[in-house]
Amino acid sequence: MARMSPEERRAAIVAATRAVMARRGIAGTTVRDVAAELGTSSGLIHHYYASMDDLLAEAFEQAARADLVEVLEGLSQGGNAVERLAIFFDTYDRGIRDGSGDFGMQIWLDAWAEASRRPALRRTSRRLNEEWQRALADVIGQGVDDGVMQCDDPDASAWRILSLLDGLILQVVAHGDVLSREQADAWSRDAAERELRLRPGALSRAVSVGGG
Amino acid sequence: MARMSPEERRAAIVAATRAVMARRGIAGTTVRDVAAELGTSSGLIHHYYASMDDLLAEAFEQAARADLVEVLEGLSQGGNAVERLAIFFDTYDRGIRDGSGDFGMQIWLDAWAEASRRPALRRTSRRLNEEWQRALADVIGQGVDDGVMQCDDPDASAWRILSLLDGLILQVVAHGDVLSREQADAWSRDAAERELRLRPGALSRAVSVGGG
DNA sequence: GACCCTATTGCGCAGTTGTCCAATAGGACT
DNA sequence: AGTCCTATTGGACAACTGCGCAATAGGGTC
Repeated sequence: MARMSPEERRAAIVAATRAVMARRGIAGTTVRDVAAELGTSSGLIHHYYASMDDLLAEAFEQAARADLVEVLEGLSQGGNAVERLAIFFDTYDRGIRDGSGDFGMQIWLDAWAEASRRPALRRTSRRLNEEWQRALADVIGQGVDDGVMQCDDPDASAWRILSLLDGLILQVVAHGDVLSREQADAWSRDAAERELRLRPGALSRAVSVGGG
Repeated sequence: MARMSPEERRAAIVAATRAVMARRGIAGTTVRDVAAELGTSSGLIHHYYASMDDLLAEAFEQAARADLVEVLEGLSQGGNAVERLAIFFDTYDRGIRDGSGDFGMQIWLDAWAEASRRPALRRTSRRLNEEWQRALADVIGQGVDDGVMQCDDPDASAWRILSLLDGLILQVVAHGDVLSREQADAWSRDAAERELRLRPGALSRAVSVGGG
């Protein structure tokens, strides 16, 4: 295949890995699959990535970070705490649950399950998870400071809300037809309103564009 | 190894499979692992189970149902709605999160991740999931009827609480040291109290034995 | 003890997988 | 054109996996 600079090649390898991952899941992504997608030999992959674990972690990191960055950008636009929290949920739903990128929800389940077997993937998954938590806890902290939200421990509330979001992903992916995405979206907002002592509907009403 | 009747042998094979699954996860359970655990040859397993998929599905079903049955038995002892809800959380924590049985939390992640690819496993997983939901919704319905709990939709509240429990399993298993089991246990109760408009501490105080 | 049924063995097979490495080829510079 | 660096090749390798089969051994019955 055509020669590339190391930077270009590494990027191409990760892109191909993401494509295969989206199709076959993390556990089903092999060196040979990536090589075929890339149109090169399998040896080339190991010339740039020491192990398959490293490559999978890198590909997962890039794909997952895209969603996180989208949320962080939304939050950085400012506004009051309730508006920002509504933006958080909106962007989360669009980016992750609707799978706007190359990244289906299934990948999250794979990442969580594989984390126990692949050290690099576990580290990546945990780091991203903590960034999500920090972003959400920040918004909650603002709301508490402004007196529009009530909770004893913004960190704990953020963990609870994130755990619920993860659990809802689970329900939607693994048990499909018993829970629709729309229901999951609405329920997560309801639970957040209750968790933070907001008035019912505060989160869904705060965003008027595009919604219902 | 000692000769056994087909029924005994099948039961022994499933028991050994459950033991290995608890240690290595579903994806990490191989024929040879089970044979070693059982103390027999690997050929014997295939003499009783047509495929490894069948064996894994059977073992998962039995192990998962054991936890559900434990909770159902606890609930059947009666009591008022708050007491029964406390029993639900207690038994859940002990059975699933503490892994008092042979059933590690990792198995749930594996099962959920594999559900999209393995039809038999998906059916089993979804059926059990619905039974969990029904059990919890039943308790909540009782609480609403008795006027000690408030929620618009017991079914939806049950789904939310179960999703949170699933999400917390996720956090504990996949991201280990950022969230302890004790915290997860306490947070799930806090969230349930908020979801059902119980007074704070109602669930943790309802059980005095063993707790703190 | 001889017989027979079958539970059990243990190795072989074909297919994976990740990893490694000597050989090759592409392209920039003299 | 010749030289050299390195990106790339493609197959070998060992360790796996699920699976199948001819051979074996264990324990009842006569």
